[in-house]
Amino acid sequence: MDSVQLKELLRKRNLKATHTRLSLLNKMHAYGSAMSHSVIQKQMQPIDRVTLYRTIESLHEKGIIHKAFQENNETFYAICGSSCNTQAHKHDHAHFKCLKCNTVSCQELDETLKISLPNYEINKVSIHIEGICDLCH
Amino acid sequence: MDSVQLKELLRKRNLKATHTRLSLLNKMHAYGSAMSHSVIQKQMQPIDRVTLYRTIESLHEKGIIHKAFQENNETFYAICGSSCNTQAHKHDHAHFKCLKCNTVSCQELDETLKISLPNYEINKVSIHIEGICDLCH
DNA sequence: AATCTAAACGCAACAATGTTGCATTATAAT
DNA sequence: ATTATAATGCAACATTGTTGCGTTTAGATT
Ligand SMILES: [Mn+2]
Ligand SMILES: [Mn+2]
Ligand SMILES: [Zn+2]
Ligand SMILES: [Zn+2]
Repeated sequence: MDSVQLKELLRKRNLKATHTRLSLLNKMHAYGSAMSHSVIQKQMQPIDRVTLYRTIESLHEKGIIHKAFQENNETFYAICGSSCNTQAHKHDHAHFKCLKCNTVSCQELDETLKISLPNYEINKVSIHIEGICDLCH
Repeated sequence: MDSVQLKELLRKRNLKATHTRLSLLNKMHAYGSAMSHSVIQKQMQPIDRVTLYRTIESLHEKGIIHKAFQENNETFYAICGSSCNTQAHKHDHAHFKCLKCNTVSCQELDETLKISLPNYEINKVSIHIEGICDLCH
């Protein structure tokens, strides 16, 4: 996605196309897998920490990025697909963390998981998988 | 599980049966659902924060409790079943968070999820579900 | 192109969470 | 009872996340 398209996307979601947002989205696209907050911060420096938190929050809120993984106070973020928008995040994919290279990636699953909990209302299901990725195997 | 059994369990896992550990395990048993760190801390006071972190860590390490849920820097812990031990945590159940009462609970699923990622090695799968529980529905 | 306004930014200050080192105390074996 | 080791409490520190506020920027309007 080039700079023009990104600007369009941001404005469509009622966000100003600021340097910070464009820079972050470009880096996330280039990265290939989900980025941890600390990696984002390194790549974005010298940015103010607070501004970064607020930038991430705004993109998250508008369905442009999503939290892919969280462990040991490290949150990983990934770009959302076309199914997400300002109204809601709709992810039916899983998130995989490789224990060797520590990469976190989004994984489309062949079979969609059907969960039945009688008398429960299910709004969201997240699947976290840990193991060894194809490249490290 | 009474105090004598708990002491046995702790010693079987090479942990000393200290007041802190017994107290925490009793509270977790009594609580009925997964406890958040902050709730644990309130119920355990006046305990030193560091001691609490180390107590939780030791019980987690030995397969006596497990992390059931994590979000917004709030970790929820639950007692492990008989399938966990010093060697490994083996959970095939899911974790449910009710968005009304904020309760986190362990849920056995009828169908076991079959995940196939070619050329990946899968060590652990966690399923997080959010919605409204039976009591709040 | 200049003007204007709400959104975004940078900074300071704070709060919460988690970690490390070390002296003291408790557990449980001898 | 004695003793070795594990656990505890405290201080100090590091990391992570939040709030308020004055300044700057995006982008709409004139
Ligand atoms: Mn994803
Ligand atoms: Mn559980
Ligand atoms: Zn890998
Ligand atoms: Zn509920």
